[in-house]
Amino acid sequence: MAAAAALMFDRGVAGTSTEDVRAAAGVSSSQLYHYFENKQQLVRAVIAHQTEAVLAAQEPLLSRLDSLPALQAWRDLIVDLQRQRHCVGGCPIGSLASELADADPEARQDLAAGFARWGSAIRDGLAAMRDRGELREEADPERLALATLTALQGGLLMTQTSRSTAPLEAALDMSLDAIRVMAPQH
Amino acid sequence: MAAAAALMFDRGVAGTSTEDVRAAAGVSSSQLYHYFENKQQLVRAVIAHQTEAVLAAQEPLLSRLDSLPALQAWRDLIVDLQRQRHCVGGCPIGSLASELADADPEARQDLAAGFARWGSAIRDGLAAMRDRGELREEADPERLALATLTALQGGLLMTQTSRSTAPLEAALDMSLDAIRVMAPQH
DNA sequence: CGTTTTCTGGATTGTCAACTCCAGAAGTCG
DNA sequence: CGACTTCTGGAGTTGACAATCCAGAAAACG
Repeated sequence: MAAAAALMFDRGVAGTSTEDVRAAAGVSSSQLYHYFENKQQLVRAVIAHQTEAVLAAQEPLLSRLDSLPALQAWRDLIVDLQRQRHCVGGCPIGSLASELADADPEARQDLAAGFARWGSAIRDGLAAMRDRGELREEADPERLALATLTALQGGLLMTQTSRSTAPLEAALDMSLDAIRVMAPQH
Repeated sequence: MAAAAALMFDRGVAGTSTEDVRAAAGVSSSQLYHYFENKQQLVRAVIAHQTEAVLAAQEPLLSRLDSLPALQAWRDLIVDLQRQRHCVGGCPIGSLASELADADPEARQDLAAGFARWGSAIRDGLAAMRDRGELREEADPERLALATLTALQGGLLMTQTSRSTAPLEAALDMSLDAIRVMAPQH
């Protein structure tokens, strides 16, 4: 399944055959169909796997996004990660979402749930800041988090297409500015 | 080719066979291969077609995004469009970008060029505002436009996945706020 | 230890995809 | 009108892909 996830990440779901997965994992096709009912179920397992992987890759920062420096560090981590990849490959979840959202309703729900978990992590940090008085009362953590995650997704897509981290940086910096503006001293 | 564009928009490039295109267009396969060297060239033609279609769909607003009300109207147009589609199908360019960026270098460049044209249109409006004194000198039209287009792309992807316009609205509103903040009276 | 269940390798099947071919129709041009 | 080029229909070829099948190897269990 890790083999499937890796292949589907850089060739897409449609571009990855069960034969490719079979070969990469060094198993026979009967094994594949013993553990996964069919390709669709394998894809759903890959979605679950990538969701965990993406969230884990942002730890320990992600669960402590409760200060401006932490947010900045998180932003830098993501930009660096894409730079290391030479802007090849977008977001493991986002790519799957784009390919599967309209084609596979169950996959769409899994992906939406993954995004929701991600967004919640960001929101919780912002909510903690607001509770601590580092953000004004009018600040809406839910909406700010949603806008930030959305900007991140767009940034990863545009970065992948243009082979430059500029869109990712512009979008994330705009998000962080939107959060900074909500600080009391502003 | 319009038939190909429509099919690829709602089934993806990989999910659309030349046979599907053939049938939808009501032509024979020899015609398809007479006018297009192979499927890849057909895809590139579809990219060009969709780029024009997307930019045209935003006119006349897009080429006059030089005031806050115009930007707001443009934002509303896009949100309404997605709502009419019941959040099915993302951005015709963005979807192709996600599917093809890493698989087809030539397609990637075409798509990047499409995004660049789109971004330029937004930037030109912002630059006009700055020249007219409606935005402060420190405002960076290029960067604001890039962040806005990026937020839009993320918004369309997240909206397609979650079947709600909330992410699109949150991201675009954040962009417009970032622009409003650059108005002189702020 | 013997029976039953689970697991595995590898060959196989049926389907569908991209692409080719050729014979003839339609259009072009002197 | 007649030679030539471009265009079109539809059958055909080739390869790849998802999925199946079955015989035998391991494990589990009483």
